[in-house]
Amino acid sequence: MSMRRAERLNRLQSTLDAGGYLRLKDAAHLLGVSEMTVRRDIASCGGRFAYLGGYIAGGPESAGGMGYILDRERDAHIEMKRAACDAAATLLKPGETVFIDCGTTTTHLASRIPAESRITVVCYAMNIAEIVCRKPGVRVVMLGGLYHASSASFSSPESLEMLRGIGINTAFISAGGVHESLGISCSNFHEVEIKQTAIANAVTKALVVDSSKFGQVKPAFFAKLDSFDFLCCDDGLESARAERLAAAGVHVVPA
Amino acid sequence: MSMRRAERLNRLQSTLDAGGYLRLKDAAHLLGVSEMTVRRDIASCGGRFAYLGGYIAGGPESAGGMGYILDRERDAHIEMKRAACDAAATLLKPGETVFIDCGTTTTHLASRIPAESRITVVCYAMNIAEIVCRKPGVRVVMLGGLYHASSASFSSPESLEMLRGIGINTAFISAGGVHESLGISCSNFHEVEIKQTAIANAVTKALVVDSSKFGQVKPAFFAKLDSFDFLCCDDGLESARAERLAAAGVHVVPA
DNA sequence: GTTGCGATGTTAACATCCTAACATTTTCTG
DNA sequence: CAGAAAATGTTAGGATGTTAACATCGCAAC
Repeated sequence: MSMRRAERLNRLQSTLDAGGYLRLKDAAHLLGVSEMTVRRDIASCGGRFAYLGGYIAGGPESAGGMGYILDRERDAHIEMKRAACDAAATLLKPGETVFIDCGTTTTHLASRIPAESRITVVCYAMNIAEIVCRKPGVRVVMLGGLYHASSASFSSPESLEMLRGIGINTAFISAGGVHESLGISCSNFHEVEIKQTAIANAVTKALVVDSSKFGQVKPAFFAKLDSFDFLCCDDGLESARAERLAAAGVHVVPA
Repeated sequence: MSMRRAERLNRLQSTLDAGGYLRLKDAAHLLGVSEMTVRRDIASCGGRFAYLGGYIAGGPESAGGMGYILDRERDAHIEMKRAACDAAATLLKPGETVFIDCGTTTTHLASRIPAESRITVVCYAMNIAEIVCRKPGVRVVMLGGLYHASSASFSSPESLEMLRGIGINTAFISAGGVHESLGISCSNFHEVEIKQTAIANAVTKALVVDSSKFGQVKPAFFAKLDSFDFLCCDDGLESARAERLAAAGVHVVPA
C-alpha cells in the first residue's frame, strides 16, 4: 500500500473516530481525491471501516471492542434478553440510583432508561456507558480501572472503594450461569468483587438473565439465588423452577 | 404515534444500542413489518436514528453525548487538530505508558496509536476510551467517576488516587487556551486536578493544541507553559512565538 | 355492521450508489 | 529521459435505495 493511501486512511480514521459518519463525497472532498479512490482505499483495508450505502462509518467492532462476541450472541438470545430487560425496566423509578452490570444483556436495560428520568446510573462497562452517557437527563458514575476486553468492563481497587461509597436503590446484576444449588456465576473473575459490592450496597437486588442461563455454570461464582429480591427473565422459565424460586423468596418479575 | 410504532422503535433502539448497524431489510424482518413501515417509523422520530443508504445506525449523537459541540468544532479546526496530533504521535513509543487528556483534539492522537503497539493508555474521557478500547494490542486504564457531558469526561477523588499510582512515560495534555504570561487553561474546573496530577506523574510532558488556541484564555488555569517539554502544534505558529517558547525550554515538535 | 381514519403494504418512477472497464496521471527504476 | 507499473480519474451500465402515490387492512366509534 502506498504512503499516500496509508495517510488518507489515517485521516479518514481520525475523522471517523471522532464520531459520526461521512458521506462518500464529503470524504472524497476532504481527502482531495475522487470518490472512486476513496472506495478503493476502503476496499484495500477490508474491515477497518464499515461501508454502508454512500456513507462511511467507523469499524464494525464498535461497543468497546467486543464486537465479535456481541455479534455471535446477538443472533442467539437477543429476543430473550430484551424480554428480560423489559421486566427489569419496570423496576426503574425516576430520581433513583441504579447499578447496571456489564454484559450483553444489560445494554437493553440501559437503552430502556428514559432520557429525562433523572436517574443516576452506576456502571463499569464501556457498552453500558456508551448508551447512558448520551442521555442528557441521566447522571452517570463510571467505575474505572484496567480494561478487560472480554466483557468490555473495567476493574480496580479504587473503583471498588468508590462503589462502597455509593448508595444504590436497585442493583441490576447479570450472570453467565444460574444454578439453583451451586449459585450464580460469570465468566470473568474481576467482576466478582464488583458484583458482590454492588449487591451489598443495594436496597433492592435484581438478577437480570434470560432463561437460557438456567442450569449453566461459569468459572466465577459470585452469589446465591436467595441473595436477590427479583428475577427479571423472559417467559421461558419453567413453572416448576419459578415455584422453587418463589419459595426461596425471589420474586419473578413478569416480562 | 401508535403503541406498536413506539414499541418497534424501542426494539430498534435496543438492538442498535448494542452496537453496529442494521440492514433496512433485516430490521423489517426483525420487526415483522415491511421495509416501508420501518422507513416511516424512523422518519417519524427524526434524529433518533441515523439513516444511511439502506442501513440504520444509532443516533447521530455518538462520542459520549457531546455530539453537538463536536460537530461545531469539527468544521472549525479539524485539520489543525489533526496536524497537532501528527506531531504528538511522533512521541509515541511501543511499550510505553501514556496519558491522553480529554477534548476533541486528543481523539486524533488516540486513533493514531497503532493497534499492536503494546502501549498502555491512561484516559478519563469517553471519546478517548471508545477509540483505544477497540485496539486489541493497547492496554487501557480508565479513570472513572462522575460524568461531565461538556467534555465527555469523568472525575472523582478515587480516580485521582489511582492516577497517583500510575507511572507515565508521556502525558499528552490538551487545552482550551494558551497564554504566554497568564498560563494554560481549560473550560472545566474538574479537569484541573487530573491534568496537574498527570503532569506531575509524567517523565515527559507534551502540550497538544492547535495554533488557534494561542492568546486564548478559558476559566480554569492548570499550568504554565514552561511546565511542558514539548509543544505539539500545527504549523500555524508564529515564528516569534516559537522562539519565545524555545527560550522557555519548550521544544516545538514539527508537524 | 359500517363507516372513517390511521396504519401498513404495494407498486412504479426516480435518484443514487456500485462495479468494472478503460483512460490518464504519477511515480519509480534503469 | 524512457518505459513500466502503480495509482488515480472517468465513464457507463446494472444494481440498489428512495420517494410518492395509491391500495388494502385493522380497529374503533357510532
